[in-house]
Amino acid sequence: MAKQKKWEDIIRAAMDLIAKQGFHGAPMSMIAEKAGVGIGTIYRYFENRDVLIRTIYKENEEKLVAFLLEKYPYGQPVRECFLHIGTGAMDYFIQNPMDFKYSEQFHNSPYGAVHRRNRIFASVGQPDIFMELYEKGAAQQVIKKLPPAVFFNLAFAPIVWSVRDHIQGIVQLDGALARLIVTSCWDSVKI
Amino acid sequence: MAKQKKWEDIIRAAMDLIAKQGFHGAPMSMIAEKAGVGIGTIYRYFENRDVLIRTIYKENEEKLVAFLLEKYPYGQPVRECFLHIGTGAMDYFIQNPMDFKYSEQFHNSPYGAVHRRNRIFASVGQPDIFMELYEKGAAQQVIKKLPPAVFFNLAFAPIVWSVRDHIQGIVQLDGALARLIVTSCWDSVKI
Amino acid sequence: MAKQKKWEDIIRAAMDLIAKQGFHGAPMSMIAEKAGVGIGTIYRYFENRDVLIRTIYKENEEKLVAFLLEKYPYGQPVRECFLHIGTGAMDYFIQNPMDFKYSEQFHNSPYGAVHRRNRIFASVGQPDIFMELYEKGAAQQVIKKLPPAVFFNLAFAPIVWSVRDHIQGIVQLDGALARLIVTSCWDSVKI
Amino acid sequence: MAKQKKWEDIIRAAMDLIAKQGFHGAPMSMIAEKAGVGIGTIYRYFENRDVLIRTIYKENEEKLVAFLLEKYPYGQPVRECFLHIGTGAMDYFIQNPMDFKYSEQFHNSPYGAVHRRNRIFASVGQPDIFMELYEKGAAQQVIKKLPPAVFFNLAFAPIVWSVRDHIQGIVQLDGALARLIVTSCWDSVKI
DNA sequence: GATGAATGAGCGTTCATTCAT
DNA sequence: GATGAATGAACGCTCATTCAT
Repeated sequence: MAKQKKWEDIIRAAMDLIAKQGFHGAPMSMIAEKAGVGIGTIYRYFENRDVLIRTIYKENEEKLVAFLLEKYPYGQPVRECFLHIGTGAMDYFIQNPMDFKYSEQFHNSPYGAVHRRNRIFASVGQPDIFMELYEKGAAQQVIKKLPPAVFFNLAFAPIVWSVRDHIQGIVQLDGALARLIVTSCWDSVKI
Repeated sequence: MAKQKKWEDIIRAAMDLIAKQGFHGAPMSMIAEKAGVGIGTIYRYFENRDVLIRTIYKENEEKLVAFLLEKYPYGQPVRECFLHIGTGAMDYFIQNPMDFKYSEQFHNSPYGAVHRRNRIFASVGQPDIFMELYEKGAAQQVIKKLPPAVFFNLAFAPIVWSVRDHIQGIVQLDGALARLIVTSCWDSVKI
Repeated sequence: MAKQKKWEDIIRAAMDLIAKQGFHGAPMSMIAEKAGVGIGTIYRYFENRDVLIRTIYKENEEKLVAFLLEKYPYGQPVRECFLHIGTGAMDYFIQNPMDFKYSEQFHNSPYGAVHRRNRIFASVGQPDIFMELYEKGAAQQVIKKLPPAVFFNLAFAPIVWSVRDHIQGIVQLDGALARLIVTSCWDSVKI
Repeated sequence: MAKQKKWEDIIRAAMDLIAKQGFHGAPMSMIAEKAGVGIGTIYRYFENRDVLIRTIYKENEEKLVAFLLEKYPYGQPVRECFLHIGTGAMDYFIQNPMDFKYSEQFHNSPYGAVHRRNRIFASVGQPDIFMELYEKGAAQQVIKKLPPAVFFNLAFAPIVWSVRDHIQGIVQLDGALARLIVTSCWDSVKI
């Protein structure tokens, strides 16, 4: 629908600009120009700057969750599921570096304060596959006894940092190295 | 030296403000007021805002390195040294949450872009204990074959994220849990 | 006529909004919404915002004049006519506080500048009952020798201000007090 | 003092602009330009636009009160005092038409809403000469039995409106006519 | 005729930096 | 050396008006 066209143009322009230059480097006027619309037009689609920024984040999150759930190995062993999420997230972000960079900007800003309390994969109305994984792993005693937040950190912090380094050109992640990182994360949480 | 006095006042005021309220919540005028100096005075000690911010970061880094080197177990096995750095860093940041928060603000901002390319422990004119560790571990074949950056991420990302969660009140880190996290990180990099 | 319907809806919506919230609180979009028409539709009926605002004023003025002329005591003594106009205007505005408030907003704004030069009762194509009154009073030497504008001010300024106070709840005007005010005005202009 | 210089420049520029063109016709940028200062400078002297506008009003009010009290006929009959205030106010505003116009703009705006509830001559820390007059007149039974607000309206509304007409060139007020207006106002309130 | 999406000039305000004292 | 008054570019946002449908 033509209606969505400008909405998407604005989202894309804003995401790009914020991902590349941070929130400071993306004033509304610049977003409008890049999106090819008037400044006022942005405010027809988004109540204000904050809403725009939060909407982009939600969109990105939903796309990632959808991607991860697409081929999710339901019913398979905990390790299998863990590797799926880890490698899936790495693949996704490497394919969509703007999404990753935007997410980084978002989380380290006043906007991200609320979200940090939630799990990255927890989305409204959907089962939280990550918490499921944690509970199943704990029940089957295949993972160490850790608070969920710590489990999450051990499992994903190295992945996120490595993706960041890859996008910044500090390391070159290929499939083998990505898999090695994810299995190493597994090594840190498995019993 | 009286000269140093104001220099330190400014550093401390700026670090506190930025740690607590972010870069946005710390305009030069507010820093000056909190430091008890005139606005213009800041510019006598620091060329501009960027220089001030980067100087604070470097200062913090050096203090951390000094702390870690204080009781560094030179000559001990790689694992020993690894655990020293990991638990030391956690202790340090838990004791100095302002330093940690400042660091977080710094890294996720245009200022942090350059520094991300360097290792956190690489400091001018000092031996880089972390790179030493990596090389020794690799030579002795006690750690996996990984690019240094990835090794660093596996080793420290969960620590940093866990400290962040602790400071934000999401988890409660005590000595035992801290040690468990560090040994888990070791599990992920050891062969 | 259907054409008139929307015209009136717009007039009423705009008058209400402006009376209650002032010109600032009545953007065209809000007027359109309250009137139940599209924004663009307003511009089919009124060339622009200024024309709309001036048209409302003229409408209100005509309604007031019509009300005052309805039972006008033609041929009666000057004092009689004076009291009719004074008490009539007070009654009218107390019954129609929106008209009054709109008028107040209008007069104290760039829009009112032109109109202040005209007499409130002077309307195109109608006999100006007020000027008639003034001339008759002067000819019969029952009122002081004053410029018409001053006569008008002595006669009506206290009425307008008192109605304003009444609408704002500062005084409570009943029939007796209203009549007392009007006769007091007469006291100030009579010889 | 040089300090006051810019403060006064800003006050004067803002008052002039607002008096002549209304609040809409006096954006901060225009005030700054007319005052010969940078936009930011205004905010060193006044917290924000509202404070500037209210400060100007208070300044004007104080100047008027001071003028009226200067030769106030303390102890003289009520009528004497009444005439002093009435003719004094007229003289003052005719001499200072910008003050008058500013006051008009102020009173008919959101800013004036609060002030309308107070008497124009009531100022903090000073005896309210007008209320005194009202009470003395009532006690001595030389004025009609009226609510204070109505008394005020009968006494001053014609004066204010006539000054406005004079400033707008609709009438020419000389000393004799001014006095005639004030005595006419007295006629309307005296028993 | 009726609509409302699109526009951008213009608003009030902030704050890093300068420079006369 | 120390100061802080002065600056103005830049920000987020509003709203009267237009014009393609």
